[in-house]
Amino acid sequence: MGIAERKEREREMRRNAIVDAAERVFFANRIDTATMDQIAEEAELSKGTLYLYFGSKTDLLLAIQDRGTTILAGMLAQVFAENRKGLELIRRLGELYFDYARTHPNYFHAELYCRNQEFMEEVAGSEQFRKTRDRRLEIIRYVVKALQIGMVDGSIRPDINPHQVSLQLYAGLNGMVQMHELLTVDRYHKEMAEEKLFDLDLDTLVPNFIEMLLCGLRPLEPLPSKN
Amino acid sequence: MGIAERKEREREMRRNAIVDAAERVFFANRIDTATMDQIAEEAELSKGTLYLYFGSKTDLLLAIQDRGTTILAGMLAQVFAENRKGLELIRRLGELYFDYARTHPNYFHAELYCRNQEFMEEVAGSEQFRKTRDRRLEIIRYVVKALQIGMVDGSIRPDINPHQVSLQLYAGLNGMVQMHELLTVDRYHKEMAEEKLFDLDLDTLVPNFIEMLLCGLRPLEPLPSKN
DNA sequence: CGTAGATTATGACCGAAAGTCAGAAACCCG
DNA sequence: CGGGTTTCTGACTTTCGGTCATAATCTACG
Repeated sequence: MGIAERKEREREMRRNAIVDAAERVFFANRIDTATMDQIAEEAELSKGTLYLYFGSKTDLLLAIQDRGTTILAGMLAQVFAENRKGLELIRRLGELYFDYARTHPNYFHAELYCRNQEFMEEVAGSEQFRKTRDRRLEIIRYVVKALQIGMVDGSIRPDINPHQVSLQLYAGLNGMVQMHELLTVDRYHKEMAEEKLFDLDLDTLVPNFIEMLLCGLRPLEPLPSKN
Repeated sequence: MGIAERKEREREMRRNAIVDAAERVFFANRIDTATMDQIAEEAELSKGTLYLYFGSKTDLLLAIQDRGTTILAGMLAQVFAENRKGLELIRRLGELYFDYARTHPNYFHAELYCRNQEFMEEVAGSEQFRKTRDRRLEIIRYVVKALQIGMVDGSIRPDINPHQVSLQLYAGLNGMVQMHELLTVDRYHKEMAEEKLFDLDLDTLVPNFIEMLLCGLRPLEPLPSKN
């Protein structure tokens, strides 16, 4: 009875092809100006068919976001293979997040686009939402894990609450990378840079920020290894 | 020739009344589901008239955001009246931002809603955009000023670049407060809290984050005043 | 094979909402 | 008062997300 399996496979492929087409359309111009008709044409399907595979335009965007988050989660997972101290792990996680934002700007941008309350409210019920949220949690879980490692090996002060600090690191870095995108991509930047408010170097902005965050994690007494 | 003045005044008042009505509508439900027809009815004007005063729905939202940013800027300005060390000023600025988010959740929410690239791109040309952006810059300018004060009075390490660090603090805190909103307001929170990922106390999340950021600003040697 | 029944695809259609504009109303001034 | 200017109106246009009756395609079974 291989027919059911083949059909299932075909359905999955079509679904993927639709997401591919959607990516092309969403990423070609501004996300918010893309239309379902464009995506249908790009996918060489009728609009109605799109709705057989995805409940709404937002669902489709969520599927794209999910691809991105999966990539990121994969990148972060590798860090733990290396044998490092906890604080070092945290630094690497931060750097990788930044790397991800730079090497997959489209996915990253899609994530930022989805990250607002109105949007979440809209999709809150859907299956896609659940999937994507779980993957997001997975990322925070990596941070918790790295913190706990550091608290044991002494590279991170033991009096922190990793379940709180993980969120703080995640949120703080998010804000920074989001700002980085804003400064990098659009005309907002140019106008701000004209003023002398900041003569900043975009390449050091995020790395330096990570170092700043790490300061708060170091044990109060200097480590035996250092100094 | 007081007629021109009176007309000007009347125009300004009508403009304000429209923003008032828009606030009521935008804040009553989700921002993105509000319609211009609703706002017109709330303002007791025809839709066409709205467009005599504001170029688009987004322009209207920008005007609301501007009110919020003005309030925030006012709050921050007061801090400098108090006579404090630079590091202390920075802490106060951070706390006030958080206070603002809590005491004016609607304005704050509107700001978050606008803070994405697509949105900015859409309104980039308008007069409102320029106004709002300038007020936003004003806020960063306060942070720069506080940092410079601290670098002089010795409460902040002298080897930082205030034009970079100001942006980092602003961006980082932004991310944190944004996350705070997400966790506070909607169902996203409940589901995340069910998992044991974080047993966090929302009231300490942001304050503790501020302390964490401050760690990176302190001079490496302990201050004479402390210790 | 052939055909009934299920599955999948289509695109004309619908409703909602942003934005427009020709004409009406209100107002100003000589 | 009457002509001109400013302000306002709401019906209309357009665009787009989403629907659904119908068509095309495929599967299973006699």
